[in-house]
Amino acid sequence: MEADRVEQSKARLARFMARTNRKNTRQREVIVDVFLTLDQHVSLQDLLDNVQRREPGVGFATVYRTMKLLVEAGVAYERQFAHGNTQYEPVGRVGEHHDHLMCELCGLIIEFEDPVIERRQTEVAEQYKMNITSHRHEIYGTCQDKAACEERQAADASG
Amino acid sequence: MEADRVEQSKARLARFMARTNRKNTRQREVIVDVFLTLDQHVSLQDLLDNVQRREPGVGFATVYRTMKLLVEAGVAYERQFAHGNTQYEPVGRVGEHHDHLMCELCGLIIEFEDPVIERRQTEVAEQYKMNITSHRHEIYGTCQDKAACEERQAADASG
DNA sequence: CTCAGTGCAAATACTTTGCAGTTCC
DNA sequence: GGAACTGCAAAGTATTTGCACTGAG
Repeated sequence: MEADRVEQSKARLARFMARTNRKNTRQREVIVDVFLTLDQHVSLQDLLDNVQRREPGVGFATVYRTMKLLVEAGVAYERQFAHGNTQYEPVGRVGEHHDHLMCELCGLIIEFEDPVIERRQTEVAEQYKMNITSHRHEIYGTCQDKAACEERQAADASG
Repeated sequence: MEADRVEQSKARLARFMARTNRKNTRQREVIVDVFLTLDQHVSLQDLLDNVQRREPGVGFATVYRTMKLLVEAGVAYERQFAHGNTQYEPVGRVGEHHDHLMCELCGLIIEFEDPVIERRQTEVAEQYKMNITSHRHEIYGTCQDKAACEERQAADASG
């Protein structure tokens, strides 16, 4: 459940902080709190705005450095979108270790995890002398069930 | 085959140029030529370097604007990698779906295509009743060859 | 001719870093 | 007290854009 995920990330982060000799500060606490309870990805600016609502005076650089920390600690993902639009999202948010299968028409997103692919990835990485830290795998296509697909498209358009 | 792909892209581009009232210039011709015959993705800077080898004096802005044109015309893909690393690659390049293996430290990008993963993807999609149109698969990690990796990081920092 | 294209250099838009003062342990 | 952290402002990067000049049609 949700709360677990947040707790788990906090625990993981705490271990990381201790291990790497970091200190706890009020600012970080707020940033981490705001960030982990997100159910959306955010840009640094978005995050800063949210944080300042709770703790005015926090600077951009602090949010920036804290997020680098979270990425390093493995509790945040950094994703690059077009035009210098970098966004962060909590690791472990629904669907974490899953790859995605997406319908380009109705927007349906199916999560999957395939052991054959997972294992093969490791082998490929090994072949190229790389150690894997994470991956992202998205398959785009269209639903075979036209009826259901169109129904979802209609629902989408109206909703 | 290769030549076909280049010809097809050129034809498509020509139609686009005519339709949108664009002119042909020596610079564009060189840029398009260099770009389309690539079998790798390139950054604007890489592309500029290659172009200048054949036509010195071409400016960055021209390459920039030409690439936007190619993307609009549908003959180039723009991909965002980490740290403001934008790369372009020809649409319809052999295989079309090349997956990527990336080093998070030095920025090395290796392309791979693995038949096992490719086949398995199709099976997974079938299992979920989807028809695949494309996919994106990126594996992030770090180089096992520390020396080479650090050298690239240094080159990156200085260059 | 005229309007799109070019090269340069300046302006953006983010990201990252240096520093002096502050806080945590 | 000392190392880590913070906020600010300056420095970097990568991308875009304004402009006067050039060249294609």
